[in-house]
Amino acid sequence: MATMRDVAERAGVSIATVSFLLNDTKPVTAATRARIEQAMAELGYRRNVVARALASRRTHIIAMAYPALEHRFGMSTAEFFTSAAEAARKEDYHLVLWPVGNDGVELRELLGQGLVDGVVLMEVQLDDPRIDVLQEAGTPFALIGRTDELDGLPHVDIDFDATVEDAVRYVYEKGHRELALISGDLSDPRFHSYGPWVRTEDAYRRVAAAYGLPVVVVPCLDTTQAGKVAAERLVADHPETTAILVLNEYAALGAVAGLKRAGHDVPGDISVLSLLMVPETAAMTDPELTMMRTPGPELGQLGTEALLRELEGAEPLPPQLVPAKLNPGATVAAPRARRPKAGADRPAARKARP
Amino acid sequence: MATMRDVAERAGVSIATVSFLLNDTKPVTAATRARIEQAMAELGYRRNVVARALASRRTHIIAMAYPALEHRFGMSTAEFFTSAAEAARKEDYHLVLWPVGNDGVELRELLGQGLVDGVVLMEVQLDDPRIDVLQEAGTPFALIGRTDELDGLPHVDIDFDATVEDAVRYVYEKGHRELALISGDLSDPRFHSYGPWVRTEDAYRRVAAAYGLPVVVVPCLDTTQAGKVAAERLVADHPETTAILVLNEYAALGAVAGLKRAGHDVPGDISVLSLLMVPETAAMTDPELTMMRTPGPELGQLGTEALLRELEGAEPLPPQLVPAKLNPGATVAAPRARRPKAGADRPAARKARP
DNA sequence: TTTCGCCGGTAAACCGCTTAACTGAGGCGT
DNA sequence: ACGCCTCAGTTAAGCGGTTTACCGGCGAAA
Repeated sequence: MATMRDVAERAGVSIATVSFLLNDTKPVTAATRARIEQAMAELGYRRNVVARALASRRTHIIAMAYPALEHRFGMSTAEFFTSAAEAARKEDYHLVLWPVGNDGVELRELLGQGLVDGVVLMEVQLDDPRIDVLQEAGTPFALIGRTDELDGLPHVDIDFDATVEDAVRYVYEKGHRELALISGDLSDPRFHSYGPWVRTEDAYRRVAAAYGLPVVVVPCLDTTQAGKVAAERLVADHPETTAILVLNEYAALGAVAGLKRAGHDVPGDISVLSLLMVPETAAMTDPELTMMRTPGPELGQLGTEALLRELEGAEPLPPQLVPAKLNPGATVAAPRARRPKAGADRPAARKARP
Repeated sequence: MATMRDVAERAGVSIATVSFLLNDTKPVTAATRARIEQAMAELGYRRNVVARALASRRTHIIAMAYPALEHRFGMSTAEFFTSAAEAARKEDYHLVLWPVGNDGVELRELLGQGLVDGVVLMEVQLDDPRIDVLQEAGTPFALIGRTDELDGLPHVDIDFDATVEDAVRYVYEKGHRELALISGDLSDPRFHSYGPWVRTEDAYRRVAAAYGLPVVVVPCLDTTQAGKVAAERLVADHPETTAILVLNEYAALGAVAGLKRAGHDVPGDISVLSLLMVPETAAMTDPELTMMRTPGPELGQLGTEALLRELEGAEPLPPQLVPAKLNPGATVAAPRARRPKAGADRPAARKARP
């Protein structure tokens, strides 16, 4: 492979000049520029990114830290990752995936190697130890997600409030008054501080209260199996329910299956709306799931952009909250007209978090 | 961050000695080793991978080239990628994802940068231009997939013959005699040379012939929608069919949905078996799909291993073909006893590729 | 005792590029 | 005509390691 020295010799200039031209860091006359460019073309020169990285202390590589042990790498994650990779490449950066634990120890190890200029943090917890690690190491980073304190950390995230509000309004306007949420399982120690679950549940409680709706929340992990069980339990415990919102992607699929298995027609008997999902997954059920589409492509891109801005010393990207948008399918319909139960305009069933 | 020079000074040795110890490339007495190791511990030293890369001409980074435009990055791909990333990290390598076109031009560009030591190629075509690019660049690589000619290229792949044979035997032994395959759509120019589809279809034709079965093959892209349509068409054209094998993951989901929509009970009227799938996806249908599980984790790991062997100059890993293993679900049952049609012990319907 | 080879260790030349400091040739005001 | 500034280029010192050539000392062989 041709080196910069070769190019410089061939063009009859010093290698510094070549470097200046390549990086556009110092003016070069049209004549020399032409000579250098020709030399590069003739030699098929391509600058060595490793040498560049060493000399400039910028590798132009960023990492996405993904806690693969704690969180499944599913379709949504794939969207985040690929869109981030593309955004990075557009700015002449490489993206590597770091499947590291969310306690930060592996992350610290990797940061020490000096391979990356910055890190995009996925699956952020409300109090995330990885952030301390990054700050200690002095490595720039951006969050896809948010911590507890809305300190000035650069981040982008789903707008859970808007998403939940839109979702509730949608089913409300269809006529539903007996809703329930199949949420994340915050009692699982791995997730008790997992932002999306906490925020969605909080938002739901708020919105439900605002709409004067009962608050029925069933915890559930993000697996099809868990979704089935949760749905079956839900309709058993709260037979008055006419519409279910499901937070998790795979749980939503399971919920539909579970309802059908239990003999309920969807959406005839019960409507289902999935809160965070990608279209490919939604298309998997029959009928196709009505869902709020996870803004994975946007967030992957915005998160990367936020990080790159930092790295380039540009105007920082203000934190952005992107709502999941409604993607109508066929699992939400008007509730079947029911005879109101005598003596109770609102069912007794009502759960509240302690 | 502490550098090697710092460590050497503190330990009272030359930096070369530190390097030798670190790389285990020259013997070091126990005493000096101890001193150096203590110095490293005290300083929290971590060797800079970029400097190392430049000096040693080995970056310890490998890329997975994935034609993201042509192929969707789905659950199976995610499995390949994450298992490859883990295998790489185990050997102290980093894995980057390169979503490049499958024509090789972007790949050439990236290779020129000298960022990676080697490449794992995904979604290999029977005649894949990227291979020429890699060979020209002199970059070591391994294939997950195979080209047409079984030249000595290091590769791992799905054992389509065994997979199809196992699948057919399974439904055959359940009593089915009227099978059909919902295959890939080889008429689509993007896929006419796509290994898995070509090989599966070939294998199916062979196996079906060996079992004396009619050969019914319906082309279909890998989307839920296409799967629905294909299944509906299939049962319309070939009502005698009692069992369907579906090559593609999402198409399989669609097929089940399509059959149900058309009023067929699965598996009561028709059995469905998916040929390449991950369990998460299979759990999404109701009843749960019977499927052959894509050996994604194994292949991702083996492919990476094959590449790393090359890079380390170790005994090359012999090409491996891994079959997808049967993962029983609930969509394959014995065929319902039917009155044989008068005057035809075998239906006329039979398609063959030109 | 001399010599040879081995062994732990050192010095220094890179690896290919970036960048701060410097040079030298105009152009310009006075 | 002189000094001064500007501007395109050059020189050379790193960046933090790897690796080759070399060196002194010591034990074993002669």
